[in-house]
Amino acid sequence: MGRKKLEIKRIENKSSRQVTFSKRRSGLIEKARQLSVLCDASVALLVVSSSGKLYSFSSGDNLVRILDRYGKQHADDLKALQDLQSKSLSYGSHNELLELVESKLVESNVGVSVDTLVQLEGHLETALSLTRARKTELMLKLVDSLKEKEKLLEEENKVLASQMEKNNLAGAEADNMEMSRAQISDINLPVTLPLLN
Amino acid sequence: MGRKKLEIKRIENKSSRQVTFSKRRSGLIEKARQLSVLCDASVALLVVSSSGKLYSFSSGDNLVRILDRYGKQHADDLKALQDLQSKSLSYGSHNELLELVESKLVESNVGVSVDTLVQLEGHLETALSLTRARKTELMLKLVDSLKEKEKLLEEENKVLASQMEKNNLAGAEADNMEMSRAQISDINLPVTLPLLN
DNA sequence: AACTATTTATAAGA
DNA sequence: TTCTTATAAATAGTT
Repeated sequence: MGRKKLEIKRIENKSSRQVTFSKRRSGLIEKARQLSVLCDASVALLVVSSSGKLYSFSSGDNLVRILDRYGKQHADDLKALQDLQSKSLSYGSHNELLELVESKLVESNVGVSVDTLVQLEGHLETALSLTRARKTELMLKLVDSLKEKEKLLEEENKVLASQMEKNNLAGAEADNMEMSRAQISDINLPVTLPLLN
Repeated sequence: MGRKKLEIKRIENKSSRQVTFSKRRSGLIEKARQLSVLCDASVALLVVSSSGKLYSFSSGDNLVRILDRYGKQHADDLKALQDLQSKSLSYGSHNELLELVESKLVESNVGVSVDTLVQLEGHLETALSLTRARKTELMLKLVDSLKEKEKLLEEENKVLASQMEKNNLAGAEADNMEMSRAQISDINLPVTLPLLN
């Protein structure tokens, strides 16, 4: 609806893309508002520019309050995540979490405060963080054991090298190197840890 | 944009409200699509009719995949979950998950069926699994690099051992072992991978 | 679902 | 950015 028909594909020129974004974004939000008013519908609209800025519209008080938290949420998210991860809170099983989520959702369907939803969001973050933390712990153990093995191999190398030197300087009867080899191969690592659950 | 100018207030006549809802809803969704394509923006749009039916649009594969599965049943979710888990699909940021969850909560707060809530439960499982999968992928890479290093060290051992044997059998002028040592120490692994995010 | 008279949105230009 | 304006698009009322 302008001087020329515009093909619907990514606008390559950066500045006209920016201008079009600005115009169409406000147009879209206005349309969303009109739809919600005219037809008594609930509408939530989120627009994030390629540069990361957030714009939103939502009908109804609850929607507004929740959606408008998006901006702040976005920024605070990383910090909150790190905090949660550093404390190793005990938390129930995955199933327990899902049960919690479900019960909260049932409540919210009946009509519960925004605060409750905020709490649920927090629980999900916690659960996610703890899940990550547990996985990390397991894999760090694996990594540690591999490093341990590496260390032993390096020591073996040193022993072998120094023995070679000795043999070169002295005579020629070195034979106890086979023992250290056997010791090394005793280290059997749990290479098939449950990595994929 | 019609035969008459329409005041923006609730349309009282039920059937024309229904018709207008249908027309404007599809128009709005198309506009949302265009904005996302033209300006390379992320857009999520949720519309709930006064009778409770949900319509949505979202740009980006991740959101689309999850949101557009709306109509399907919980039974499909588990299968989908397994599929997603076996393929190590890339998944958006933690924030994206939270946005999705929040969107779903917004919907449920507005008044949506229990089925929808059950679906959300499935979606959370999916999101959790994908998060796990990404972490696993990263750590498997670390493990692989450590195993690689281990392998090289073992080969070095073999070389040293066989050289010792040669030296013992033959004379006493072995000295090129220092070279293989130097080669090994060139392998610098990224031991400080981002394990804790 | 179509049609079409109008209104609205907006592309390009200033 | 903001405004202007020619033109494309959306849609209200009609069939």
